[in-house]
Amino acid sequence: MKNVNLNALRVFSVVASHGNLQRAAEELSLSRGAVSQRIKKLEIELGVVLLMRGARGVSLTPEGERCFAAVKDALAILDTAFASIGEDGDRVTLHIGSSTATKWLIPRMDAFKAKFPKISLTTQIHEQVLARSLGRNEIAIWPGKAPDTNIAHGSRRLTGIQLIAVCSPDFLRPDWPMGLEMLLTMPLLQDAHRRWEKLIHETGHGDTHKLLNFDRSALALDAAIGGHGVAIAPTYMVENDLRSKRLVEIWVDPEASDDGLYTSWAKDHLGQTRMKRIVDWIASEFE
Amino acid sequence: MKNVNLNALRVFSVVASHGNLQRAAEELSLSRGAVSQRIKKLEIELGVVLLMRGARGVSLTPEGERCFAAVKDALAILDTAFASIGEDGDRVTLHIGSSTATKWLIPRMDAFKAKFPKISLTTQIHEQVLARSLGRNEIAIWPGKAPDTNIAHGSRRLTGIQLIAVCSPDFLRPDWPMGLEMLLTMPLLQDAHRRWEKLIHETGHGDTHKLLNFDRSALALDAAIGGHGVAIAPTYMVENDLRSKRLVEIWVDPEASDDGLYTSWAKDHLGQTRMKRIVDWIASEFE
DNA sequence: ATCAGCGTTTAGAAAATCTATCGGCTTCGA
DNA sequence: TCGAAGCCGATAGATTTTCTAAACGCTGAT
Repeated sequence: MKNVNLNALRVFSVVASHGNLQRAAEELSLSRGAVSQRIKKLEIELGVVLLMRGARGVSLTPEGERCFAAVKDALAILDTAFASIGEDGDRVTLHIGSSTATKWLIPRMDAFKAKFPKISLTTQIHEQVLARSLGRNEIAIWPGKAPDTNIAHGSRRLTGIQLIAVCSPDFLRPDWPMGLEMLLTMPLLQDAHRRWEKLIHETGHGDTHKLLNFDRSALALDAAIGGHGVAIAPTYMVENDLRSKRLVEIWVDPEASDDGLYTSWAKDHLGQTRMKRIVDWIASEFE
Repeated sequence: MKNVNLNALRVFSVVASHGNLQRAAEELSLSRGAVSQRIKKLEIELGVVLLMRGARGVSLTPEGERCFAAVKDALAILDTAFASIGEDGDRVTLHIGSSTATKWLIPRMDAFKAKFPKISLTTQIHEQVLARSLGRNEIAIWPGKAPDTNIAHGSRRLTGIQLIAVCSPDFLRPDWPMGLEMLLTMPLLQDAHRRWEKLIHETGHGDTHKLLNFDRSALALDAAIGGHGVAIAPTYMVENDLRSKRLVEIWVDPEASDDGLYTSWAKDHLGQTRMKRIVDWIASEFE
């Protein structure tokens, strides 16, 4: 393409619409001198005369008509694309792990909808931390050792990670509280963190062959609810099932974790009170 | 429209094409800092992240993909318009599918140049029918069920679609002619139309697990030329390879298709004898 | 550990864009 | 015929945008 100043095309388009540089200047919040200069320069770049100038305004030359038609089409394409890009109205995307979605978010969907009735929440499930920067209207919730290091992001610690062992209330077991040694002799359900396996190796008790492995924490927890054994998971992931008495807590991992759960969002979009309110709501649900 | 700097869109388009800011900067004769700043400012204006940055270049975010698609279309319209504006131009743009370009047009390029020595042909590859109207000096070739319905376009049917099965002359196979049942037991190569798969399901013969799938007809045909199996494609796409004995015809699909191949052009440019002559030439190459 | 290749940031220079002002032209009504 | 209104163009200088050069940081390969 000729090295045409595309911004000048927009100016030309407005002029062509009005048939009057003065009115076009008003619409563009420019002086009519600026508009005149812009069109003149564009004509030089394209090598054609676009406008017939007169005492009662301007009209398009045949080349100007063709240019105007093309620019209209092109700007319409861009207009449509940009109207929807990043602006999905009142839509917010939450990037979250699948188990956190299942065990933390889903039980709070009604609470979310009640508090934010006009916000459409899109949940995007990820198995790893997002590699890319967050865009407008995107929030992420992730376990990690530190807040988000991406300087374009705001970040906030939601909670520490405290692992507890849970099972179905009907699950046959010795009385509470229970020692670890005894605990490890029971059917154990673990996720990818493999905490039970580590404890078995550390203590020399229990049997790794009796472990049931799941690639999602939520699946291990659902198996526990089903009475298949004892699962171990972070408190924030089980508290809803505890409250509903689908699970009971039978052991607390004494080993402190330096992991935490964090939320992050795109900093650029300052003053977006609804993003701030959503982040505040998420944080409040972890208090 | 958002008050987006349209010149920055051109910068973005070049970056998106290269997947590398440094190379884009070179093409644009800018420093890479200038390019980086431009994209950053554009992202702020649009309110979205367009690029995922990395140590080995950049890739597009979903929003970046959408932006790139729109910008490409918009710039193509402008490019085409400006290429001819003010010129009693000798340039013609042909919009065509990639496989039709590879298998029908490329083998005829010398014939075209011989017949139209002063016309510069620009080939623009598309995977779908163009949504927009054709401009001056634009011709399109498309498969479909009817002529172009755009009232601004002229249109003409080039040929019906007759599918035939082809393979390399060296490909081991039973003697010609071959029954369909036998044919379907062979390694089969198909494109997005999935004709082999349909035949397998219709007849109960053959094995869908032995199909090799390609997203371009030309790729399936090239695999057939390479001796990897039997491809099925429209006659107009294979006839050149048949003539050059790179492929042989081993079966004709008895099922008639109501699809045809059509060409269309912009009606507005009446009296353009050279457009008429090009359209006539295209049609003659299908007789 | 080092290097190459990538992107980002910043200060200041260069270029583009704009404003304010002056001027000219055409058309219309008195 | 003259004056007014409404239009566009040119120019000097102010303002803003864009760019360069340099420095820096990160990632991946060796």
